[in-house]
Amino acid sequence: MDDRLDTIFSALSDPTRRAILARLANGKATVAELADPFELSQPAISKHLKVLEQAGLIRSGREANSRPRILEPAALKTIADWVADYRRFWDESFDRLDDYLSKVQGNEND
Amino acid sequence: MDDRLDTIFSALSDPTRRAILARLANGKATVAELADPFELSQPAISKHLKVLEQAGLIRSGREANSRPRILEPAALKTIADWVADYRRFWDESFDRLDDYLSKVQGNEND
DNA sequence: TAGCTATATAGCCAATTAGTTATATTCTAT
DNA sequence: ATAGAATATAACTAATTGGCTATATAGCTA
Repeated sequence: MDDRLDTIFSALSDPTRRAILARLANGKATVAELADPFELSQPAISKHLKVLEQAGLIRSGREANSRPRILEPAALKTIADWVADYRRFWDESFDRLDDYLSKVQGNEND
Repeated sequence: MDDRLDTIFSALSDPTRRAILARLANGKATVAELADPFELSQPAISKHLKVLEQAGLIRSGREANSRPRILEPAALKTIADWVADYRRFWDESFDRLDDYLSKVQGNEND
């Protein structure tokens, strides 16, 4: 699991890659579409996509001639879960609120 | 802000540095204390601490002969806020729940 | 089959990183 | 003032990274 965190955090440490994720939050996109906003070569974008895919942040599809990418949320949740362990340090009401929510959420999901 | 995210994510991509943060979650610690669990040289630890400090994840104190480090939660919150934008992708009930919580939390804080 | 489009891979280079050992700095205590 | 303890900095090295250009691969279309 430590390895997975390494890879995910590392993938997220690049602004180009985060921008690609943000784009994919609007739905799947081809490599060409993802490359368009940047002044980088196509191979550079392909490399970034490979890094994102190896981190499990995106997946590749197959559609006619192109290989559209889609967001893979699980890896992002891994990060969210990791950072949530520190939430009490910035959110003083965390403990009270967290207890409360676990009950509330149970009801909500019925 | 993009720069800050780069630096924070990059700092978090190393398991030694995450372990140091986990240790600091239990309270302040000296460099020697932080170095103790690892088979790394003291300068290596000092380097990791510098990376964490430049990312704003920790701060250095001053106490007699030593320079104890403490956790700095704001940088972690920055990450939590960033990843929260993607929460709807893994948590289907996010929208409903989020609306609900904003009311609940308001009451809680009274 | 030939050519076009979309994407991936290879090979190269410069910058960055994570580690090392050796040394410097800064307090504390004698 | 001197010695020791805690930590930082310097100088070096090997590995990794992010970019490039050139080229290969795969599918579509004529």
